[in-house]
Amino acid sequence: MPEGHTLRRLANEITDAFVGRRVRVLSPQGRFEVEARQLDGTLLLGADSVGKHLFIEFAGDRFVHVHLGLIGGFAVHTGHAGAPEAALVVPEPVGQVRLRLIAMQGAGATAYADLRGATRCDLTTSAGRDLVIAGLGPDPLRPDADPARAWRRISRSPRPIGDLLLDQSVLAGVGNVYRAEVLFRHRIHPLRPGNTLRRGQFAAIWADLVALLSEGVRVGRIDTVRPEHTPEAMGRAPRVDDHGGEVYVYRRTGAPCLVCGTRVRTGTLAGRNLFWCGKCQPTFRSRALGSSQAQREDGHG
DNA sequence: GTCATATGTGGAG
DNA sequence: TCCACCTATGACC
Repeated sequence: MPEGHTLRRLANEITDAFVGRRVRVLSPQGRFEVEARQLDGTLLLGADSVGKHLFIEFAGDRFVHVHLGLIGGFAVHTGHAGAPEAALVVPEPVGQVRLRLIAMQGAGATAYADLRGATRCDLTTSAGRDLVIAGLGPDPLRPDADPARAWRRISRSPRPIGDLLLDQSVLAGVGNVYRAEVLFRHRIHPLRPGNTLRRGQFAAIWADLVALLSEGVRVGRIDTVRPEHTPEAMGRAPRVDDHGGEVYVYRRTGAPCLVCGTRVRTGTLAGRNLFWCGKCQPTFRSRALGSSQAQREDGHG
C-alpha cells in the first residue's frame, strides 16, 4: 500500500477522526509499549505526511513518527454514519498490532486505528521531525514543494532516472508503482541518465506526479491509465490483483502494452523490480539491466 | 505445513 | 549488491 498517497490519505483520516480528542495509546504487541504509556490519555493535535513519513502530534511537543516500509499498514476505523458516534465498539486486536489509537469521547470511543508491520514507529519531537524532513526532497503532494530542488539533483546526476525517482532525498513520496508508471507516461526509459533529461521533460513529470498522487489520495489506489486506456474504453477486462489500480506497466510483465501491444518488460534496478515497454520507452537498450530481466526477455523472445 | 512475494529502507560486506 | 527486518496472504505439498 505505501507510496506517498497512502500516507497523505492516512494523515487526512487521522486528522478527521482524532484531532482534538483525548486518545488512548496502546501497544497490544508490546514493541511500542514504553512510548505508548507516555502518550496514553493525552490530546492529539494533528497528523501530517511528508513523502512516505507520517507524523502524529500529541500535546507537549511529542510526535509519533511512522514509516510503513514495504508491508506496513495503518487501518483507521470510525463508526457508521447515522449511528451515535460514541457507540463504536473497539474489538480485540487481531495479529501484530504495534500501535493502537482510540479516540475517546467521554467513556466511549469514536474511532480507533491499528498499526501493523511498520519499519518505523518512534516517539520524537518537532526537532526530530524536522530532521527527518530535512533529509527529504520535495513532495509532489505538498503545495509548498519546490520542484527546482529535485531538478537540480536530477539534471546534474548521471544516475538512471528510474533510480533518482525512487531516491527520497531527491523527490519524496514516489515508490515503485509511480516510478514505473510516470516514466511510461512520458515515454522515458528508466535507465536514461538524469543529466540527459530536458528541463521541460522534468517539468512535465513533476506536474504529472502532482496529478497522479493527488488522484491516488482521492481514490485510495494507484490509477495511471489515461481515459482512452481504461478497461471500458478498450473493452478489456479490468485489472484484478491486490492493488487493484489500472496501470500501464507495473507488474504486467509479458502482458501486451496498452498502447502498442508489445510485451511489457521487467528487470531489476538497484534491487527493485522495474517494468517498462521497450517500444514506448525506447531511449536505451536493455543490456545494462540485471540478469533476471535478460532471462525473462529471452523467454519471451 | 512451507515458501515466495510485496507499493521500502538501511546496514554490512 | 546482498541481506535483514516488519507482517499478511496466497500458492503449493
